[in-house]
Amino acid sequence: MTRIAKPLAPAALEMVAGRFKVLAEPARLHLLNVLMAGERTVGDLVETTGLNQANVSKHLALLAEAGFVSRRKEGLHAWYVIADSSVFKLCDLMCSAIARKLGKDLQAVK
Amino acid sequence: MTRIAKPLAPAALEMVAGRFKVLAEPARLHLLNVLMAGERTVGDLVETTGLNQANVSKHLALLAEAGFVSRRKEGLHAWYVIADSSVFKLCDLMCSAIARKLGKDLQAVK
DNA sequence: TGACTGTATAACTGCACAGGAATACAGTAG
DNA sequence: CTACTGTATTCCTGTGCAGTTATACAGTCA
Repeated sequence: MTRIAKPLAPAALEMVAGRFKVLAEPARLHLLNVLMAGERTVGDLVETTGLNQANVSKHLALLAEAGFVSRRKEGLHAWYVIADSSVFKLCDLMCSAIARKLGKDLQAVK
Repeated sequence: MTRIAKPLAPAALEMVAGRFKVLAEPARLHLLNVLMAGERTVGDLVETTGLNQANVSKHLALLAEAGFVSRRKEGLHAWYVIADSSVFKLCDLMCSAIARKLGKDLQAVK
């Protein structure tokens, strides 16, 4: 369980925390989850997620700023697509961690 | 970039988001970073991080509730230790993602 | 040109939460 | 018992941000 400690500078901690924060919203995870199937327009995402248009735009802006998705304009439409596949691994890891945690909690109860 | 879409239930999204949120604070990442070197008492962590005692206790409580660390009481002292090594992978992944992002931003500027 | 569609951007409100101060609690020592 | 130490918890305050509404902007079509 012990690792070589590589102390991180405050600025680095802020950066990492900031990016985790982008993933720390159900709405944004929902958008990413839909985008995992491929490129979508804002309108598609509004319809699929049930979120209103302004909200979707803002969430996508945050995801894009963090580099998780990228934007492509085509006429009136804006197409968004996953730009960093590490989000898949991040979410998978987190889901596995949750499964382990729930398993422990279950053992503690029964 | 396209994957098989496995739609997640709202409750699942909340869970995943909630755990990302625990990692979305510089102070907690700092604590985890120190704990990567091994088990520490609250006092150790207060001294190492410069955070005040109440803050450290509260952050550790959140980390423990999420299952990232676990607590062991010994006399007056409370020893905390990393309980889920996936935090290492999560942070490594995030750091790599940041490096890629910064590399892209750099290319876009120069 | 003007009307319309898709998207982005204010401006506002409410809430969750980090940080700090004070206090409560548990364990030890005398 | 009392005094003290290490840790947890409560209360308070300020701030960041999600959600909503309204509006602005950009591109298309007549």
